[in-house]
Amino acid sequence: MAADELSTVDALAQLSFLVHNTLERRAAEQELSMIQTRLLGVLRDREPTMNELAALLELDKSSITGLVDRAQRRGLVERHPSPTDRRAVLVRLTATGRELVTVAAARFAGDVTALLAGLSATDRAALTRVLSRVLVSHAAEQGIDLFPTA
Amino acid sequence: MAADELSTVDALAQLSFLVHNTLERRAAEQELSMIQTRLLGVLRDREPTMNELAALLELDKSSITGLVDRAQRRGLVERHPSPTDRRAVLVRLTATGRELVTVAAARFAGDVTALLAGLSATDRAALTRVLSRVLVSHAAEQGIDLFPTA
DNA sequence: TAATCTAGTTTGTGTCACGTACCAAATCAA
DNA sequence: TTGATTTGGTACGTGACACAAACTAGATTA
Repeated sequence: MAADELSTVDALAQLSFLVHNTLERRAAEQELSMIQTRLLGVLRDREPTMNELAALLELDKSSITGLVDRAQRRGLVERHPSPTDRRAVLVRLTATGRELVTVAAARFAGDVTALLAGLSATDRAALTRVLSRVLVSHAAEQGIDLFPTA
Repeated sequence: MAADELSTVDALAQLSFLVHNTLERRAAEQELSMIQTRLLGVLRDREPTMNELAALLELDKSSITGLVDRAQRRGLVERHPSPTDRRAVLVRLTATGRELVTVAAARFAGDVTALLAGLSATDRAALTRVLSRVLVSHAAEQGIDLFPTA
């Protein structure tokens, strides 16, 4: 290892905290916690039941109740009855909620782009290629195909 | 962008969550929360006051009181009076605390190594080089030298 | 010495996690 | 069809953790 390089483990750990904190900061600008942000994030292209939300966010269903309660109180999401199952409740973004998550996501993307601004085009391409390889093979091990042909 | 590659922003975000979750899982094996783990982590090579801890972890000092309380109740850290300031309290790891954080850190390092196992030596070296460059230049922008000559 | 900082704790509020208990609707079995 | 079970969701209690404000004791300095 070169004297001016971090170990790979340290580098990945530090990068993880850096990206995580960046996202947290952008979320906080919209008065969103990390978990609220994840909630709004998954709702961008879905309208799940409470139960499905629990699976998506890997939380207990009783945690989802409070999470959705607080978001609903702020007018970010709304509950409405499932047309097919009278026990079930569907959750979807309101216009306000969509606005918030869109702004936060755009700013976060800008942060990441800025973080990589110092890299040469070659290095950036190499980074993307290697990271994609890592993520795709990790996803495959979990039985998830990141690029479904559907 | 190639059809089987994620965008750079997505790749970094996903990787960040993956690494973060890995660390969280290893911490949970020792019944440690993320923040408890960070506490034990910084105590590995320091014996700070409560106030210094607040700065290191970027938390309010009133949050530190409870954090150290809970860790102390579990026998992971201990408080002892500062020899130079009778108001101040120094916090240090117990043998039990050191054991826990050492095990978690080793397992986490193993996870990261496994995650990168599919890469060629060339790719792994490229990843480390590019990430180090990103982190070092980001730290420099914050006025932090990751490699002090001291 | 009096006025003022500083270190740390206490108290109160809010978010968010979990488990348990519970209700109502849906489904399965006899 | 009835009765039992499963499933979707909520209510409640507990605990970790964040913050702010008020407080105590010790240090500083004017």
